[in-house]
Amino acid sequence: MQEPTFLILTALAAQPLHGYGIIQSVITLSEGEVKLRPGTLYGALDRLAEQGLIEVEREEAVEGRLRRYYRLTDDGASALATEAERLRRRAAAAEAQLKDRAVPGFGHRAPGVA
Amino acid sequence: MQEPTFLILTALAAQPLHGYGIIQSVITLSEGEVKLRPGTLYGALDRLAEQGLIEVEREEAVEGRLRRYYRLTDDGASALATEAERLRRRAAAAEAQLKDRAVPGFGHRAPGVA
DNA sequence: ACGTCATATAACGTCAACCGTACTATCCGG
DNA sequence: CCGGATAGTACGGTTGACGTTATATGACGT
Repeated sequence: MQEPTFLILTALAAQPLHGYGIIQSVITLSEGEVKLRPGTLYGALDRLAEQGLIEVEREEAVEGRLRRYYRLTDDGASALATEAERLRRRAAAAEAQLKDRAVPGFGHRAPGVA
Repeated sequence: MQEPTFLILTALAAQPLHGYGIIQSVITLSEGEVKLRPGTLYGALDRLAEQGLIEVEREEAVEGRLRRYYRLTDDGASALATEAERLRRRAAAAEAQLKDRAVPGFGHRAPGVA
């Protein structure tokens, strides 16, 4: 699962949102790092709905414009939880390996050995 | 950055490895979840070397077979550290949002409000 | 009145990256 | 002699994200 997809699921985890609301939420959640483009968002939304991770909650017509609200399904929630867990383990593994990084000019032994 | 790429950098963080060694290391680091295929590995290796995140440390000929050892550069190490940090924040955001998840049959108020 | 921005979705085409598979080659064990 | 582990190369396919453009309306400024 890619970052944009992960962040869309994250945005929908707390409450149902429509497309544009997801874009705003993702900006907040990613601390401004990720600004979804329409092409990325609606493509991902279609894929996620097909996979059953999200579903259309309702369609609202506000001032002539259609608002389609998406909701995370139970499958989507558990997929997101699994993925979050995976990310934490990957980050921990990387940080552990970096700690073992060979220090230049330091005779190297097995890690953790004095 | 994708998962295979991240795991390759992780594998190289502790010490230089050759292609096949990276495959083995990634299996261990990912607890058996990720088994790199040659196409994925060598493609990623070329890309990472081009970006300056890894470099060839040395080439060894062992019993007629070439072994190319790759090493993480300083740039690569900081890119990996940055990415690990990002993963931890993404995981934390997802878990926080999931905690706010609307419980069906529970009148919902602002999160954290009694 | 007109332009522009924010809201809101759809529909392109493109590209990077990963994936599977097959191929080459050597050494070892059965 | 064959299969499996080791080690790397080559190639084609698919997915998913990306950028851009089009469409539509309301609000705001000039």
